[in-house]
Amino acid sequence: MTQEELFKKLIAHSKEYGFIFPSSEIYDGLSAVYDYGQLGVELKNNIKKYWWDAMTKLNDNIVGIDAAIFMHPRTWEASGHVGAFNDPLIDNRDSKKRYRADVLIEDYIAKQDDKIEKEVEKAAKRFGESFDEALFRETNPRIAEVRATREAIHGRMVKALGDNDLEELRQIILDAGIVCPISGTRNWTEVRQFNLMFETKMGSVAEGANTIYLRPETAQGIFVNFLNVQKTGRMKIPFGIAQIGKAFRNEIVARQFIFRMRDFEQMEMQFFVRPGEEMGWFEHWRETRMRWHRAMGFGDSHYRFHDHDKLAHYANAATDVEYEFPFGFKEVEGIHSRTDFDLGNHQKFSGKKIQYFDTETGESYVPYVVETSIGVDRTVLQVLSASYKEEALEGGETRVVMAIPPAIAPVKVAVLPLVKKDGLPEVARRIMNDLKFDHNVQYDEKDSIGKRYRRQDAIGTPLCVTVDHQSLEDGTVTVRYRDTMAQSRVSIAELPALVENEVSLKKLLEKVNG
RNA sequence: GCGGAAGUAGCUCAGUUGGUAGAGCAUUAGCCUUCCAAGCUAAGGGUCGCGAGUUCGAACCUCGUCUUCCGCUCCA
Repeated sequence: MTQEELFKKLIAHSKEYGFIFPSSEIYDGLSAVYDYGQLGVELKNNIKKYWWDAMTKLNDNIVGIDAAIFMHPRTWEASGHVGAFNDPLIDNRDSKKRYRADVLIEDYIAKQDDKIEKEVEKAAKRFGESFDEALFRETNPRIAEVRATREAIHGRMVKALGDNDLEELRQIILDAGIVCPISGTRNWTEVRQFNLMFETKMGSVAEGANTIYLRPETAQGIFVNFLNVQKTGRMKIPFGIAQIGKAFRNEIVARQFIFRMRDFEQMEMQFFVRPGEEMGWFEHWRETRMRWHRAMGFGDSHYRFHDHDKLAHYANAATDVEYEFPFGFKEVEGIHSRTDFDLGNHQKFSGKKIQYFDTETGESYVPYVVETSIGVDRTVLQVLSASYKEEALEGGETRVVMAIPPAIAPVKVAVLPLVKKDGLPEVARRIMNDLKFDHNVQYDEKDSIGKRYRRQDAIGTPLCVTVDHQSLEDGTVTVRYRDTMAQSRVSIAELPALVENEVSLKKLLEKVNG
């Protein structure tokens, strides 16, 4: 089975058993939007709890918040999203490649600069001058010409970007004779602008409604609440604020199942530190977050770091945790050292002082931030794709089993009467009622016992408890383990402790704690 | 967004030269009682992705459209 086939099977399996459905499917679905079904929501909630506990319980200096999706529009000016998320894009029809129009022009300008430099060097050599002398003499008509067009193009680009004039941007590309680096042709489409933020209106139209955005990341809800939490929680630096919530991006290309959705969920933690100490904390969180992933037990070789060479406007260090999906290594989580960019900008845009008085140093400063930002849906996909297994059994049979870590499995225990008579269902119901306060438990009496085991395997239930006639006599039941298919006989009284031991989050959290 | 492929029951698919749909599995009910799925009986379930057009007649031909999958790009 190829990885591609595996991925297709996984998607089909996810739908068939109620993990994930296409959104509004009866209306043909909505592109890149998915719904979580009855099992998917349990899995997702368990993953969120795993993260939340790893942040807020394991660290006494991390607290959580839950900010609104709507925020004041100025937030997104301060964060840079209004600017950075509005890229003018152009396609080359021959190579089918898409470029940022301004980047194409900038590359062109850089090339012209190289050309000028070369010509100047040549002139300097010929006339026995220094580079600077040749540069400023400007009698070489070739240099003057190249420089004039370079300046003209540059000037037009700056103006076009400022005016948001997309037609002019395209005209600049045509006038400069810029060709596609791949196809070498000038067969360009129109320049289009994609605003990655979803807009909506707040207030009635009559009142003069304001455009507001659905947040494209949850982080800003933390930054704008920095002082609220720091002061009311009497937090001392270093400390962190964690948040889980939905974010929305109008992706141009959104595909690969739930890997890139337009409506997605993030788990973000912003850790506030003393300026100058950010790199140590960056390393700390880089390692801690990798431990969190690896603790799930999918195999360390399926993870790697991808350190960024090219940094975003707000960062001075950045790395990704990548997981090896069926479609290759892809980013699941980002760890960024964001400096004081966010808090500093909010201070600037709001006019409110956002500073921390450090009693140790006696200084007042804008804290630096180290961020961990993980996609919930990507983690769900990571768990699903790591867990899906088709096993060959003796006798040429196969079984599909979801080897989901027990602590995050949607259903923890299935209670099964061997037959649905002779009082076995009643005993099974009693066991279920005893366990249901602590765990998600399923009851099933339909079909043969083997078939019921397979059904539970397919949804990743780690434990099956089977009630048989012997149970009536001595109060014992069979516990059947998903991964090994092994069985053991235990007394009903021992069940709560046994189940707790098998499915407890504590084991995972201990590994994260290091 | 551009190019390629696909869309018939919950799933996997069949459906002849155009004559208005079928199988297996699954589901539900009953019987049977068996610790690793596919015993027996019965039932439910499809305006063939959607909309036009051609035709006496369209799942099938034509056009459009939507969705999904595969490449290009970005990102949590």
